[in-house]
Amino acid sequence: MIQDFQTYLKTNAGVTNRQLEQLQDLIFTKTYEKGELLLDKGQICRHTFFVEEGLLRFFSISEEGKEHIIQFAPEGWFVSERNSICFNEPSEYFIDACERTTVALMSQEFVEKASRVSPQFRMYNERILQNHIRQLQKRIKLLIGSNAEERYLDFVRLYPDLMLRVPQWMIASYLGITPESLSRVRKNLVKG
Amino acid sequence: MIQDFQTYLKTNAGVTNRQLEQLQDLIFTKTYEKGELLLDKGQICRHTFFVEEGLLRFFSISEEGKEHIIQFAPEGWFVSERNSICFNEPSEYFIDACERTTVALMSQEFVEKASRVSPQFRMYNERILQNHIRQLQKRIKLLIGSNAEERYLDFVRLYPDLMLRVPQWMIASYLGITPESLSRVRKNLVKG
DNA sequence: CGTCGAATTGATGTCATTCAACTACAGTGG
DNA sequence: CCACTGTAGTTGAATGACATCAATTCGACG
Repeated sequence: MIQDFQTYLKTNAGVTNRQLEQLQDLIFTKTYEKGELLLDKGQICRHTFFVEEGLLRFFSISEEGKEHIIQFAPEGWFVSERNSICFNEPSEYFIDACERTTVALMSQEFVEKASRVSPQFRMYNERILQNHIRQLQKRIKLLIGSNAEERYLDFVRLYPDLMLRVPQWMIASYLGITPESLSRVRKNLVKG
Repeated sequence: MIQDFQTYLKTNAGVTNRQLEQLQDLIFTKTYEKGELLLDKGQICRHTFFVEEGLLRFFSISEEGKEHIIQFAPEGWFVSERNSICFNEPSEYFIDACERTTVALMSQEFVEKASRVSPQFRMYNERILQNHIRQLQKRIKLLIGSNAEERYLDFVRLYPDLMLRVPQWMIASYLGITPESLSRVRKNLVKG
Protein backbone atom coordinates (compact mmCIF):
# COMPACT_ATOMS: atom_id res chain seq x y z
CA MET A 1 0.00 0.00 0.00
CA ILE A 2 1.22 3.47 -0.83
CA GLN A 3 0.02 6.58 0.93
CA ASP A 4 0.98 9.69 -1.00
CA PHE A 5 1.63 12.58 1.37
CA GLN A 6 -0.12 15.27 -0.60
CA THR A 7 -3.13 13.10 -1.35
CA TYR A 8 -3.26 12.26 2.34
CA LEU A 9 -3.31 15.92 3.31
CA LYS A 10 -6.09 16.59 0.81
CA THR A 11 -8.37 13.72 1.84
CA ASN A 12 -7.74 13.59 5.56
CA ALA A 13 -6.82 17.09 6.59
CA GLY A 14 -8.85 18.93 3.96
CA VAL A 15 -5.87 20.84 2.63
CA THR A 16 -6.65 22.36 -0.80
CA ASN A 17 -4.67 22.21 -4.02
CA ARG A 18 -4.01 25.94 -3.85
CA GLN A 19 -2.58 25.62 -0.37
CA LEU A 20 -0.41 22.71 -1.45
CA GLU A 21 0.99 24.75 -4.30
CA GLN A 22 2.29 27.30 -1.84
CA LEU A 23 4.11 24.53 0.01
CA GLN A 24 5.66 22.74 -2.94
CA ASP A 25 9.18 23.99 -2.35
CA LEU A 26 9.14 22.66 1.22
CA ILE A 27 8.00 19.13 0.42
CA PHE A 28 10.69 16.46 0.06
CA THR A 29 10.55 12.72 0.02
CA LYS A 30 13.31 10.25 0.64
CA THR A 31 13.70 6.50 0.54
CA TYR A 32 15.57 4.51 3.16
CA GLU A 33 16.77 0.95 2.85
CA LYS A 34 15.78 -1.74 5.31
CA GLY A 35 17.77 -1.30 8.50
CA GLU A 36 18.88 2.22 7.69
CA LEU A 37 18.83 4.81 10.50
CA LEU A 38 16.67 7.91 10.01
CA LEU A 39 17.61 9.31 13.40
CA ASP A 40 20.46 8.38 15.69
CA LYS A 41 20.63 8.87 19.42
CA GLY A 42 22.36 12.15 20.20
CA GLN A 43 21.37 13.79 16.92
CA ILE A 44 19.06 16.76 16.76
CA CYS A 45 15.89 15.68 14.97
CA ARG A 46 15.04 18.10 12.18
CA HIS A 47 11.99 16.47 10.64
CA THR A 48 8.72 14.81 11.33
CA PHE A 49 8.51 11.79 9.08
CA PHE A 50 5.35 10.82 7.24
CA VAL A 51 5.46 7.25 6.00
CA GLU A 52 4.29 6.93 2.41
CA GLU A 53 5.34 3.33 2.02
CA GLY A 54 7.12 0.90 4.29
CA LEU A 55 7.52 0.73 8.04
CA LEU A 56 9.49 2.70 10.62
CA ARG A 57 10.42 1.88 14.14
CA PHE A 58 10.89 4.36 17.00
CA PHE A 59 12.93 2.83 19.81
CA SER A 60 15.46 3.28 22.58
CA ILE A 61 18.38 1.15 23.67
CA SER A 62 18.94 0.50 27.37
CA GLU A 63 22.30 0.49 29.14
CA GLU A 64 22.36 -3.29 28.83
CA GLY A 65 21.97 -2.93 25.09
CA LYS A 66 18.35 -3.99 24.81
CA GLU A 67 16.04 -2.38 22.29
CA HIS A 68 12.69 -1.10 23.48
CA ILE A 69 10.22 -0.22 20.76
CA ILE A 70 8.08 2.76 21.65
CA GLN A 71 6.16 2.93 18.39
CA PHE A 72 5.75 1.44 14.94
CA ALA A 73 4.88 3.68 12.02
CA PRO A 74 3.39 2.02 8.93
CA GLU A 75 1.92 3.82 5.89
CA GLY A 76 0.00 6.94 6.74
CA TRP A 77 1.63 7.49 10.14
CA PHE A 78 3.80 10.26 11.51
CA VAL A 79 6.85 9.89 13.71
CA SER A 80 9.28 12.33 15.24
CA GLU A 81 11.36 12.95 18.30
CA ARG A 82 9.51 15.78 19.97
CA ASN A 83 12.13 16.36 22.61
CA SER A 84 14.50 17.10 19.85
CA ILE A 85 12.30 19.01 17.43
CA CYS A 86 10.52 21.28 19.89
CA PHE A 87 13.21 21.83 22.45
CA ASN A 88 16.34 21.43 20.35
CA GLU A 89 17.73 18.69 22.51
CA PRO A 90 19.75 15.69 21.31
CA SER A 91 17.50 12.71 20.67
CA GLU A 92 17.19 9.94 23.26
CA TYR A 93 15.71 7.63 20.69
CA PHE A 94 16.46 5.96 17.39
CA ILE A 95 14.33 5.74 14.30
CA ASP A 96 15.09 3.15 11.66
CA ALA A 97 13.41 1.41 8.74
CA CYS A 98 12.02 -2.11 9.24
CA GLU A 99 11.49 -2.33 5.49
CA ARG A 100 12.53 -0.27 2.50
CA THR A 101 10.62 2.89 3.35
CA THR A 102 9.65 6.08 1.56
CA VAL A 103 8.92 9.07 3.77
CA ALA A 104 7.83 12.65 3.31
CA LEU A 105 10.03 14.98 5.35
CA MET A 106 8.23 17.73 7.24
CA SER A 107 10.65 20.34 8.53
CA GLN A 108 9.56 22.76 11.24
CA GLU A 109 9.55 25.41 8.54
CA PHE A 110 7.08 23.31 6.58
CA VAL A 111 4.82 22.77 9.59
CA GLU A 112 4.83 26.46 10.41
CA LYS A 113 4.15 27.62 6.88
CA ALA A 114 1.51 24.95 6.35
CA SER A 115 -0.19 26.01 9.58
CA ARG A 116 -0.18 29.59 8.34
CA VAL A 117 -1.50 29.02 4.85
CA SER A 118 -3.89 26.21 5.78
CA PRO A 119 -6.08 26.41 8.87
CA GLN A 120 -7.20 22.88 7.99
CA PHE A 121 -3.65 21.65 8.28
CA ARG A 122 -3.21 23.31 11.63
CA MET A 123 -6.39 21.76 12.95
CA TYR A 124 -5.53 18.35 11.62
CA ASN A 125 -2.05 18.51 13.02
CA GLU A 126 -3.48 19.17 16.45
CA ARG A 127 -5.90 16.28 16.05
CA ILE A 128 -2.95 14.04 15.28
CA LEU A 129 -1.31 15.06 18.52
CA GLN A 130 -4.48 14.48 20.52
CA ASN A 131 -4.92 11.11 18.95
CA HIS A 132 -1.33 10.18 19.63
CA ILE A 133 -1.83 10.97 23.31
CA ARG A 134 -4.93 8.74 23.41
CA GLN A 135 -2.98 5.84 22.02
CA LEU A 136 -0.07 6.29 24.37
CA GLN A 137 -2.43 6.43 27.33
CA LYS A 138 -4.10 3.26 26.22
CA ARG A 139 -0.74 1.57 25.88
CA ILE A 140 0.19 2.63 29.41
CA LYS A 141 -3.10 1.26 30.66
CA LEU A 142 -2.28 -2.10 29.08
CA LEU A 143 1.28 -2.11 30.38
CA ILE A 144 0.27 -1.48 33.98
CA GLY A 145 -2.95 -3.46 33.94
CA SER A 146 -2.57 -6.48 31.68
CA ASN A 147 -0.36 -9.52 31.35
CA ALA A 148 1.68 -10.57 28.33
CA GLU A 149 -1.16 -12.53 26.73
CA GLU A 150 -3.69 -9.72 26.91
CA ARG A 151 -1.18 -7.21 25.58
CA TYR A 152 -0.37 -9.52 22.69
CA LEU A 153 -4.03 -10.05 21.84
CA ASP A 154 -4.59 -6.32 21.88
CA PHE A 155 -1.65 -5.83 19.55
CA VAL A 156 -2.96 -8.42 17.11
CA ARG A 157 -6.42 -6.86 17.14
CA LEU A 158 -5.03 -3.36 16.60
CA TYR A 159 -2.30 -4.05 14.07
CA PRO A 160 -3.18 -7.28 12.26
CA ASP A 161 -1.05 -6.38 9.26
CA LEU A 162 2.04 -5.61 11.32
CA MET A 163 1.90 -9.18 12.59
CA LEU A 164 2.89 -10.36 9.16
CA ARG A 165 5.47 -7.71 8.49
CA VAL A 166 7.65 -7.55 11.58
CA PRO A 167 9.67 -10.36 13.14
CA GLN A 168 8.33 -11.77 16.35
CA TRP A 169 11.19 -10.51 18.46
CA MET A 170 10.24 -6.93 17.54
CA ILE A 171 6.68 -7.50 18.67
CA ALA A 172 8.06 -8.90 21.91
CA SER A 173 10.18 -5.79 22.32
CA TYR A 174 7.10 -3.62 21.72
CA LEU A 175 5.10 -5.58 24.28
CA GLY A 176 7.86 -5.40 26.87
CA ILE A 177 8.57 -9.13 27.07
CA THR A 178 11.28 -11.48 25.78
CA PRO A 179 10.98 -13.28 22.44
CA GLU A 180 10.92 -16.59 24.31
CA SER A 181 7.96 -15.48 26.40
CA LEU A 182 6.06 -14.33 23.33
CA SER A 183 6.69 -17.68 21.68
CA ARG A 184 5.16 -19.43 24.68
CA VAL A 185 2.21 -17.05 24.82
CA ARG A 186 1.46 -17.84 21.18
CA LYS A 187 1.79 -21.55 21.76
CA ASN A 188 -0.67 -21.34 24.61
CA LEU A 189 -3.19 -19.44 22.50
CA VAL A 190 -3.12 -22.05 19.74
CA LYS A 191 -3.76 -25.02 21.97
CA GLY A 192 -5.95 -23.17 24.54
CA MET B 1 1.06 26.35 46.45
CA ILE B 2 -1.53 28.09 44.32
CA GLN B 3 -1.25 28.47 40.58
CA ASP B 4 -3.69 31.05 39.30
CA PHE B 5 -4.85 30.17 35.80
CA GLN B 6 -4.70 33.63 34.31
CA THR B 7 -1.33 34.42 35.86
CA TYR B 8 -0.10 31.11 34.51
CA LEU B 9 -1.24 31.98 31.00
CA LYS B 10 0.47 35.35 31.23
CA THR B 11 3.82 34.13 32.51
CA ASN B 12 4.12 30.79 30.74
CA ALA B 13 2.20 31.17 27.53
CA GLY B 14 2.76 34.90 27.02
CA VAL B 15 -0.95 35.69 26.83
CA THR B 16 -1.55 39.43 27.28
CA ASN B 17 -3.97 41.23 29.58
CA ARG B 18 -5.95 42.49 26.60
CA GLN B 19 -6.35 38.97 25.26
CA LEU B 20 -7.44 37.72 28.66
CA GLU B 21 -10.09 40.41 28.86
CA GLN B 22 -11.69 39.07 25.72
CA LEU B 23 -11.88 35.64 27.33
CA GLN B 24 -13.24 36.63 30.74
CA ASP B 25 -16.75 35.38 30.12
CA LEU B 26 -15.43 31.89 29.26
CA ILE B 27 -13.25 31.41 32.33
CA PHE B 28 -14.73 29.51 35.27
CA THR B 29 -13.22 27.92 38.31
CA LYS B 30 -14.64 25.26 40.54
CA THR B 31 -13.59 23.54 43.73
CA TYR B 32 -13.96 19.82 44.33
CA GLU B 33 -13.78 18.02 47.64
CA LYS B 34 -11.34 15.21 48.29
CA GLY B 35 -12.61 12.07 46.62
CA GLU B 36 -15.11 13.88 44.41
CA LEU B 37 -15.42 12.77 40.78
CA LEU B 38 -14.76 15.37 38.06
CA LEU B 39 -15.39 12.88 35.28
CA ASP B 40 -17.13 9.53 35.39
CA LYS B 41 -16.65 6.66 32.99
CA GLY B 42 -19.28 6.83 30.28
CA GLN B 43 -19.71 10.58 30.53
CA ILE B 44 -18.78 12.92 27.72
CA CYS B 45 -15.90 15.10 28.91
CA ARG B 46 -16.66 18.75 28.27
CA HIS B 47 -13.62 20.43 29.79
CA THR B 48 -9.91 20.38 30.08
CA PHE B 49 -9.07 20.96 33.70
CA PHE B 50 -6.25 23.21 34.82
CA VAL B 51 -5.28 22.60 38.44
CA GLU B 52 -4.89 25.81 40.39
CA GLU B 53 -4.56 24.11 43.76
CA GLY B 54 -4.74 20.51 44.88
CA LEU B 55 -4.24 17.26 43.06
CA LEU B 56 -6.19 15.30 40.46
CA ARG B 57 -5.96 11.71 39.40
CA PHE B 58 -6.69 10.34 35.92
CA PHE B 59 -7.35 6.60 36.07
CA SER B 60 -9.20 3.59 34.73
CA ILE B 61 -10.79 0.65 36.48
CA SER B 62 -10.24 -2.85 35.11
CA GLU B 63 -12.89 -5.58 34.88
CA GLU B 64 -11.57 -7.03 38.13
CA GLY B 65 -12.15 -3.71 39.78
CA LYS B 66 -8.57 -2.56 40.02
CA GLU B 67 -7.65 1.08 39.60
CA HIS B 68 -4.86 1.98 37.21
CA ILE B 69 -3.55 5.50 37.46
CA ILE B 70 -2.56 6.94 34.09
CA GLN B 71 -1.61 10.37 35.33
CA PHE B 72 -1.41 12.65 38.35
CA ALA B 73 -2.11 16.36 37.94
CA PRO B 74 -0.80 18.68 40.65
CA GLU B 75 -0.82 22.50 40.54
CA GLY B 76 -0.09 23.93 37.13
CA TRP B 77 -1.03 20.80 35.17
CA PHE B 78 -3.73 20.11 32.63
CA VAL B 79 -5.87 16.99 32.37
CA SER B 80 -8.63 15.91 30.08
CA GLU B 81 -10.07 12.90 28.34
CA ARG B 82 -9.12 13.52 24.75
CA ASN B 83 -11.13 10.65 23.39
CA SER B 84 -14.14 12.29 24.78
CA ILE B 85 -13.42 15.96 24.09
CA CYS B 86 -12.13 15.65 20.54
CA PHE B 87 -14.22 12.79 19.27
CA ASN B 88 -17.33 13.13 21.40
CA GLU B 89 -17.08 9.63 22.75
CA PRO B 90 -18.02 8.49 26.26
CA SER B 91 -15.02 8.53 28.54
CA GLU B 92 -13.15 5.34 29.32
CA TYR B 93 -11.47 6.96 32.28
CA PHE B 94 -12.23 8.59 35.60
CA ILE B 95 -10.89 11.82 37.00
CA ASP B 96 -11.17 12.51 40.71
CA ALA B 97 -9.65 14.73 43.36
CA CYS B 98 -6.96 13.29 45.66
CA GLU B 99 -7.22 16.43 47.76
CA ARG B 100 -9.58 19.39 47.94
CA THR B 101 -8.85 20.84 44.51
CA THR B 102 -9.57 24.07 42.67
CA VAL B 103 -9.57 23.88 38.90
CA ALA B 104 -10.04 26.26 36.00
CA LEU B 105 -12.45 24.81 33.45
CA MET B 106 -11.46 25.19 29.82
CA SER B 107 -14.34 24.37 27.48
CA GLN B 108 -13.69 23.67 23.82
CA GLU B 109 -15.26 27.03 23.13
CA PHE B 110 -12.66 28.64 25.38
CA VAL B 111 -9.78 26.83 23.72
CA GLU B 112 -10.99 27.79 20.27
CA LYS B 113 -11.59 31.42 21.09
CA ALA B 114 -8.31 31.67 23.00
CA SER B 115 -6.48 30.19 20.03
CA ARG B 116 -8.12 32.77 17.79
CA VAL B 117 -7.48 35.84 19.88
CA SER B 118 -4.05 34.75 21.16
CA PRO B 119 -1.49 33.17 18.85
CA GLN B 120 0.68 32.76 21.95
CA PHE B 121 -2.00 30.63 23.55
CA ARG B 122 -2.29 28.48 20.46
CA MET B 123 1.44 27.94 20.35
CA TYR B 124 1.67 27.19 24.02
CA ASN B 125 -1.22 24.78 23.87
CA GLU B 126 0.57 22.85 21.17
CA ARG B 127 3.73 22.81 23.22
CA ILE B 128 1.77 21.33 26.09
CA LEU B 129 0.60 18.52 23.84
CA GLN B 130 4.11 17.86 22.54
CA ASN B 131 5.45 17.80 26.04
CA HIS B 132 2.72 15.47 27.19
CA ILE B 133 3.66 13.04 24.44
CA ARG B 134 7.31 13.13 25.51
CA GLN B 135 6.36 12.22 29.04
CA LEU B 136 4.08 9.41 28.02
CA GLN B 137 6.78 7.97 25.78
CA LYS B 138 9.24 8.10 28.61
CA ARG B 139 6.77 6.34 30.89
CA ILE B 140 6.28 3.60 28.30
CA LYS B 141 10.03 3.22 28.02
CA LEU B 142 10.23 2.69 31.78
CA LEU B 143 7.31 0.28 31.84
CA ILE B 144 8.73 -1.98 29.16
CA GLY B 145 12.38 -1.65 30.12
CA SER B 146 12.68 -1.31 33.88
CA ASN B 147 11.77 -3.22 36.98
CA ALA B 148 9.70 -1.99 39.91
CA GLU B 149 12.63 -0.48 41.78
CA GLU B 150 13.88 1.59 38.85
CA ARG B 151 10.39 2.83 38.09
CA TYR B 152 9.91 3.81 41.70
CA LEU B 153 13.22 5.67 41.82
CA ASP B 154 12.32 7.51 38.66
CA PHE B 155 8.98 8.49 40.16
CA VAL B 156 10.63 9.82 43.31
CA ARG B 157 13.11 11.82 41.30
CA LEU B 158 10.44 13.28 39.06
CA TYR B 159 7.71 13.99 41.58
CA PRO B 160 9.34 14.34 45.01
CA ASP B 161 6.43 16.36 46.36
CA LEU B 162 3.81 13.85 45.26
CA MET B 163 5.55 11.28 47.43
CA LEU B 164 4.36 13.17 50.47
CA ARG B 165 0.89 13.91 49.22
CA VAL B 166 -0.45 10.65 47.88
CA PRO B 167 -0.87 7.35 49.73
CA GLN B 168 1.57 4.62 48.84
CA TRP B 169 -1.03 2.39 47.24
CA MET B 170 -1.72 5.09 44.66
CA ILE B 171 1.94 5.29 43.74
CA ALA B 172 1.93 1.51 43.39
CA SER B 173 -1.08 1.78 41.11
CA TYR B 174 0.74 4.40 39.03
CA LEU B 175 3.84 2.21 38.79
CA GLY B 176 1.85 -0.85 37.80
CA ILE B 177 2.67 -2.94 40.86
CA THR B 178 0.84 -4.00 44.01
CA PRO B 179 1.06 -2.01 47.26
CA GLU B 180 2.78 -4.98 48.88
CA SER B 181 5.47 -5.01 46.24
CA LEU B 182 6.08 -1.30 46.60
CA SER B 183 6.40 -1.72 50.35
CA ARG B 184 9.09 -4.34 49.79
CA VAL B 185 10.89 -2.25 47.19
CA ARG B 186 11.07 0.62 49.68
CA LYS B 187 12.27 -1.65 52.45
CA ASN B 188 15.05 -2.90 50.20
CA LEU B 189 16.14 0.62 49.29
CA VAL B 190 16.44 1.66 52.93
CA LYS B 191 18.63 -1.23 53.99
CA GLY B 192 20.49 -1.64 50.64
C1' DC C 1 24.96 -27.30 0.74
C1' DG C 2 26.42 -24.41 4.61
C1' DT C 3 25.55 -20.32 7.26
C1' DC C 4 23.10 -17.12 10.02
C1' DG C 5 19.36 -15.14 12.35
C1' DA C 6 14.63 -16.22 13.98
C1' DA C 7 11.76 -19.12 16.51
C1' DT C 8 10.84 -22.95 19.60
C1' DT C 9 11.48 -25.72 23.66
C1' DG C 10 13.13 -27.25 28.23
C1' DA C 11 15.27 -26.47 32.72
C1' DT C 12 15.89 -23.29 36.13
C1' DG C 13 15.95 -18.74 38.47
C1' DT C 14 14.04 -14.30 39.78
C1' DC C 15 10.78 -10.94 40.52
C1' DA C 16 6.32 -9.63 41.56
C1' DT C 17 1.59 -11.29 42.96
C1' DT C 18 -1.57 -13.34 46.04
C1' DC C 19 -3.47 -14.38 50.35
C1' DA C 20 -3.38 -13.97 55.04
C1' DA C 21 -1.99 -12.22 59.38
C1' DC C 22 -0.64 -8.38 61.95
C1' DT C 23 0.50 -3.43 63.32
C1' DA C 24 -0.41 1.42 63.34
C1' DC C 25 -3.31 5.04 63.32
C1' DA C 26 -7.38 8.18 62.52
C1' DG C 27 -12.25 8.78 63.00
C1' DT C 28 -16.68 7.53 65.25
C1' DG C 29 -19.82 6.84 68.72
C1' DG C 30 -20.76 5.03 73.25
C1' DC D 1 -11.93 8.57 77.63
C1' DC D 2 -11.97 4.17 75.73
C1' DA D 3 -13.67 0.54 72.70
C1' DC D 4 -14.90 -0.18 67.82
C1' DT D 5 -14.16 0.23 63.01
C1' DG D 6 -11.94 0.92 58.80
C1' DT D 7 -7.99 2.00 55.97
C1' DA D 8 -2.97 2.11 55.09
C1' DG D 9 1.07 -0.12 55.47
C1' DT D 10 4.16 -4.06 56.60
C1' DT D 11 5.59 -8.79 56.67
C1' DG D 12 5.76 -13.88 55.65
C1' DA D 13 4.87 -18.01 52.88
C1' DA D 14 3.28 -19.94 48.71
C1' DT D 15 2.33 -19.32 43.97
C1' DG D 16 2.62 -17.64 39.42
C1' DA D 17 4.43 -15.06 35.52
C1' DC D 18 8.06 -13.93 33.01
C1' DA D 19 13.26 -13.97 32.40
C1' DT D 20 17.46 -16.31 31.59
C1' DC D 21 20.43 -19.69 29.68
C1' DA D 22 21.31 -23.33 26.68
C1' DA D 23 20.14 -26.55 23.11
C1' DT D 24 17.69 -27.47 18.96
C1' DT D 25 14.95 -26.67 14.85
C1' DC D 26 13.43 -23.95 11.05
C1' DG D 27 13.80 -21.17 7.04
C1' DA D 28 15.88 -17.65 4.03
C1' DC D 29 19.70 -16.69 1.27
C1' DG D 30 24.25 -16.66 -0.61
